[in-house]
This record gives sequence, C-alpha cells and structure tokens, in this order.
Amino acid sequence: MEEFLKNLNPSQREAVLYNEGPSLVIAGAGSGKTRVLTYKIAYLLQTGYAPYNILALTFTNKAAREMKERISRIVGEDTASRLWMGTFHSVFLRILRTYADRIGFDSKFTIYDSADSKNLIKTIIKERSLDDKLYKPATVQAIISNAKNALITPGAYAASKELVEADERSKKPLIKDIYAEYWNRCARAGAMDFDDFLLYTNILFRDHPDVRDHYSKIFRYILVDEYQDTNFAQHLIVHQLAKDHNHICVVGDDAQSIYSFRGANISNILNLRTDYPGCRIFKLEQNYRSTRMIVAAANSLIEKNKEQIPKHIFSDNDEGSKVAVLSAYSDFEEGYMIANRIAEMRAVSGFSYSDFAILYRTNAQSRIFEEALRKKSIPYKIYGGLSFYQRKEIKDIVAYFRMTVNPHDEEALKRIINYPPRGIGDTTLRKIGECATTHKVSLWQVVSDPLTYALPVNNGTLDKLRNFTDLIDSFRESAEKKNAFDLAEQIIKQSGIFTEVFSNRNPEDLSRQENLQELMNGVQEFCTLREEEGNESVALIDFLSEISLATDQDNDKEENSDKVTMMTVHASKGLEFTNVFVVGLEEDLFPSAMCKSSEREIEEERRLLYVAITRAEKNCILSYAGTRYRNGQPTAMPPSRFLKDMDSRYLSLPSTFDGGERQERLSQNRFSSGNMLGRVRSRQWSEELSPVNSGAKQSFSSGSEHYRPLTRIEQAVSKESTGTLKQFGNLQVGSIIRHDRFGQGQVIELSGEGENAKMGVDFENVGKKQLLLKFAKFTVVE
DNA sequence: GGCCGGGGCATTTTT
DNA sequence: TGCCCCGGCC
Repeated sequence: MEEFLKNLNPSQREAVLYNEGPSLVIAGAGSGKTRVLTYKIAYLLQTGYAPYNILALTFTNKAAREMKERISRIVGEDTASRLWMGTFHSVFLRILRTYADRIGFDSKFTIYDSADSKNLIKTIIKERSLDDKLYKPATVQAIISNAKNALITPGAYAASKELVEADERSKKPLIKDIYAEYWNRCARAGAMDFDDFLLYTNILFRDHPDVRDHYSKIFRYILVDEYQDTNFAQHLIVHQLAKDHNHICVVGDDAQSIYSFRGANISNILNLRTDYPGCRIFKLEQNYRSTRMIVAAANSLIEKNKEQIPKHIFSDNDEGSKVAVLSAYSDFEEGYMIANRIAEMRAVSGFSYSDFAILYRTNAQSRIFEEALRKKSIPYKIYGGLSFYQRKEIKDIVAYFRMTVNPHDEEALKRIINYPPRGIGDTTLRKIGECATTHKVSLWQVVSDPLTYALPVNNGTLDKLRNFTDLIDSFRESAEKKNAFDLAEQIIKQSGIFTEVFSNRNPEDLSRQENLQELMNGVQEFCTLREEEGNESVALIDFLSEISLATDQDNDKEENSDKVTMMTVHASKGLEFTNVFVVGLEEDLFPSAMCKSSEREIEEERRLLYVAITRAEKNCILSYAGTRYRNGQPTAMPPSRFLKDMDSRYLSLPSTFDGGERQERLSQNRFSSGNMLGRVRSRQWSEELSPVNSGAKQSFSSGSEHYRPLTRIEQAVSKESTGTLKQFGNLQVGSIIRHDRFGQGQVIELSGEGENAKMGVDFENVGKKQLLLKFAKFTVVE
C-alpha cells in the first residue's frame, strides 16, 4: 500500500487517507479522480473494512466496470467482486427485488424502459381523448420523471398548489390525473420505470426503518462518484444510508454538472456541508490530461460562470498549441473541413484514427460528418442512437420473455398479443384495455379470464385469446424448471417467432435473423458466465434485469479497431481523446436555443462546452458554420457567444472572426435563386452579374482553415474543361466562387446554355462538383 | 392488417 | 431535410 500511495500527489493522498468523517473531493477534469477512488477503496480494505461493507456508487455501468477492474488489479478479483459496487440503479434494483413485498410489488416486477413508459403515457392520453399536441407524451413523461426525482408522488403532486397552478398556466391541468393513472397502471402491471427505482427505494427506507437500518449497518463506508449529477432522490437515499455513521466520501466536479435536465441538482454538492456537518473538502486541481494551453482556454471559459466552487485547475504538461477555431461557410463545409483536417493531422503527425473524436451538441449533427468521413474513407464509429435492445425485433422477443416472467406486464402484452399475427386486432385490444381500466385490473387478468370481466367479444375471439394465454402459461410452467437459455429457445420456437423470422430470405429478414441469433448468443453467454461464477440464478428474470440496465456504451467490446469516435458532448463525459473536435459552436445550437431563457441554463451549456474541451489531451479544435440546414431550412448561424467568452490569447481564431459583423458582410453581393435565409434579395443568376467586392476574398482565403491549395487554372482548364471557354456574366473558368453549401472553390469548367448552363467547380474542402447554374446558390468572389 | 403518402415535427438523456 | 404518425386505401 505504501508503494501505491507514492503514486499520488499530496492532495490526492490526503483525500485517500482521510476517512474519519464525511468528505467531499472536488476533482477537476483530468485530475486523477478514478485513481483516488480506487486507492481509497484499497486503503479502506487494508484498514480493516470487509469488502461487503463498502458501497461504491457510480452513474454508468462503464464507470463501475472500470473501477472494479482497477481495484481487482490492486486487491485481487476475489475481494473486488465482493464489494457493493455498481450504478445507483443496479444496486437499488437488487435491494428492491429483495424487499419488493414490503412495498406491494412482486419480486419479479418488470422494468419499463423509457420507451415503455412513453408508450403507456401515450395510451393514457389517447384513452382520455386528450389533444396530444397539447399533452405531448415526451413532455408529460419529463414532468412525471422530474416529479419522481423530486420524490413527489401523484398524491403529493395533486396536493401541490405550485405544481397544479403551473400546469394550469401551461394549459395542461390534467397532468396530475395522467400521473396518477400512470402510477396505478404501472402498479397493476407490476412494473417500475427507472425513476421508480430511486423513488421506491426512498419509500422502502421511509416506511420500513428496519430495512434502512439493515443496509445502513451493512454499508459501513459509502463512496459516490460524479456527485454533481445526483438528483434529490439519490441524494436522499445516500443520506439515509450514511447519516448514522457519516462514513462517506463523495467525488465530483461542479464545473462538470451537465445533467440538470434529468433532475441533477448542483446544490447537492454545493451544500453538502448542510447534510454532513464537518464535511472536509479536498480539491484535486492538477490536470494530468491536457496541455497547458487547453487547460488555460477551458479555465478562461468556465470563469464566466458565477455559481461554482472556487478552484484553480492547472497543468504541468507541455504548453501545447492554441485551441484552433475553424470557420466554415456551411455545415456541409464544416464536415469536409474536419475530415480533411483529420486526414492531414494523421498524415503529418502520425496519429491513428482512434486518436480523434468529434463531439457535437445534438445527435442530428452526426450525419453530415458521417458523409464527409465516408467520402474520404476515414473509418468512424458513432455512439448513441439505437441500442441493440431497442430494435423492434429484439423488443418483440424480449416482450415474450417479460410476459413469461410477469404476465401482468401491460406493455409487453400489447406488443405480442398479436405478434406473430393471431387475429387479435386493435378493436379487441381496445376492449381489453377498457375492461381492465373499469375493473382496475391488469390486461392479463382480463385476457386470461374474459368471462369474469364480461369482455364483450365473440366466441371466435375468445378462442384466440385462450390460445394466447395457453401459450404464455406453458412458458411460465417451463420457467420453473428451465434455465434462461433453454427457456428462451422454447419461447422463440413455440411462439412462432422462429417460423416468422426464418421463413423469408430478403435482406431485411436476414438482418432480423442475425439479430435474433445475436440475442440467443447473449442469453447463452449470460448463462455460461453466471454458471462459471458459481452463481445459481440463471433464470430469465436475471437476464432481463441485466439487459434493462445495459446501454449501448457497454457493448464497445466489438472491434476496438482504429476509428474516429463521434458522439454527443454529454456522452463524452469521463472519456479522453488525444485530439478533440468540438463542432457547431453557434448560437442556438451551442448554446442550444432551448437553453437560453435563463442564466442558469446558459451556465449549464457553458459547463457542457467546458466538459467537451477538457476531453482533449493534445489538440482541441473548435468549429462553427455560418449557415446550417435546420428543419430543412438553411439558417444563418452566428458564432457561439462562448467563443467570445474564452480568452483569445489561448485561441487561434480565423481572421474572419469578429463575432457579429461577419454575417452582414457575407450577405452582400451574392446571387441566389432561392430565398436564402430571408436576408438576401432573390436574383436569377442570368441577371447581369454585378461587380463583386474584393474585401470578401481576403476574409475567406486567409486563416488556419486553409489546407489545400486551389487547383491551378491552367491545369484545370487543360484537364477538365470541354475545350470551349465560356463566360457567363463575370463568371468564367478560373473564377473563385463561394457556394452556400460547399464553400469556396474555383470554377474549372463551364458548359451548356440557358436553362442547362452548368459549371464544374473544384471546392477547397469538398472536392469537385458539377452544378446547374439555374439552381446553384453562390457568390462570385473573384 | 399492411402499405403508401401527406402533414407535422424537429435538444441534450449515464439508468 | 428526414422521421414519425396517422388516415385512407387495397
């Protein structure tokens, strides 16, 4: 252990060694936070704590897994596996299953993922014939989720004047009823959503002090990672468990709090001393990850936030180069610019593709980079998007699994009662739903006993329902005797899914077959692994629990090959890359248009950019585009205010950057057949082209974003042109033009007449393109 | 019940 | 622009 402590700097060591009372470790970006946590756990084990007396909570499976691995290396796998280490959700799911009966649930309750819960909310809204333009399922879902994270039950919600009035003001007075109905329906279905894990844990501890005492005694030392991201429900659970002994250490960085829209409350960390009097604070301020320039640039940005714990993040690494800011004319050009830059940096400096990450604010931005990288044959991987278990065919099969474990599961039943088709259509399903609501029972109760609940259907339908319930019952019987894999196999064969999926040979079915196979492999692997570990629970429910909590980030086992990483800034938290591109630094995108109403939200956006910049080890490059396709419309995008927040001493700004006037200047002297952005007078290209001011050229061709010399005119003419040198207005071969989408380029060919007049242009970043003059939106620069 | 086309709509999202 | 949802049609 002594040796390990040598690997720590003084403040890290202090934080590891202090365990007499509550402590807060403020860990700046790249300051060795995980190292402190792992060493601290190792140290606690050495000082006499048994592994099962230590609870270590993280937010992601990935973080939990990484920490477990690192601890294993110090204290051995055997000891490490006995620690209570996992995500909030996985640890408390385990506890909830154990004590489910205390809160009125069966221990085999279903887990509703967010799609399930959204569906149920949608159903409820429809059943009540409410306007789903006003009661948008996603919005209602968010409101309910926030309520749960603040520990507000439907009863408390309806009783809260504040909440009810807020809903009335937004013309949605019935939210409290939807919430109550949603709550009851989940209960009847024996289902919990993710927020329920935390809410019901709180209810369990509140109503059953013996359970709370039990765990409070088991967890003699509690560690929590990323504390700035905890919401009230999580904060309270931790406090309930820790308040008797106060052996708690929380780690976090208020500057990296970026999940407030999920209920994370930064004051949990800012006011920690209120809940834990005498709490000692340790600050880890040395950044080991990034160059000094990157740290300085990031600091100069985050300084602009008012609400934060004072700290001075510094780096002893190389100075490094300034944070480059690239200006692209359009989103399209931004893509090519960055693809070019990656190719160039790789060629010149010998980086591999995996040394690069492109971080963006919204997933929608990824498409354009995908295209650009693909055209340049640069391999990439995208994080985010649909996970394996969210695919339709997988969800269908999993729904059978869920029904087998818990037949009351409403969302699962709705999915499979007519899949594969067995003649139970929407009408019947609607009747079942109404009947269940009237009698306050689950759909399954109605389906399996239609006579008792007087379900108004004919005898044919009754037979069909009987066949369905018999099928499910047979699975449930097998569930008692079979392990997960054998059971899954039976379900797939007997449900008709196998025949359904494997009867066709078109490409779409082929991919469904592969996915089905993949799922079965997953079950198989799960069983083998568990059995090897000597774990007896290889029941289907354990597999279901595991996959409900799994996310896409977890399955990056596949090909760790050399690829550029693309993800949202949110998803990049906790990761690091040699070279980072943060793209789309424009007003209304980053900061997002939805987050501009209050200074608080702007501060969160600023923290988000801080997180993005501090992912970079060697080079950080920021970019913005002047116009961007948004909702199908080309839209003018002024550069982000955050670029001006940063100290320009640490930036290398494009010469065009002056943060405001730029847009104005560009819009002069351009020719456009369409109504671009409403700021340009519409003109036909065939109108006489007016002289172009030369000022614009200077501002475009200089600056650091210039990598590829323009093709020489002579060369272009001899190789590319058809021979006849044409001229349209002042547009001729050799002219430099600026295109709305493709950026700047040189005309290498002109052909056709009138309507069909075309030009070939070699664009700096985008390469060669043929454009119809009739449609092309461009300006002549020279 | 499945397929097509028009209209409405576009954040971030560890579990 | 592209996705999703709904209604109309076969």
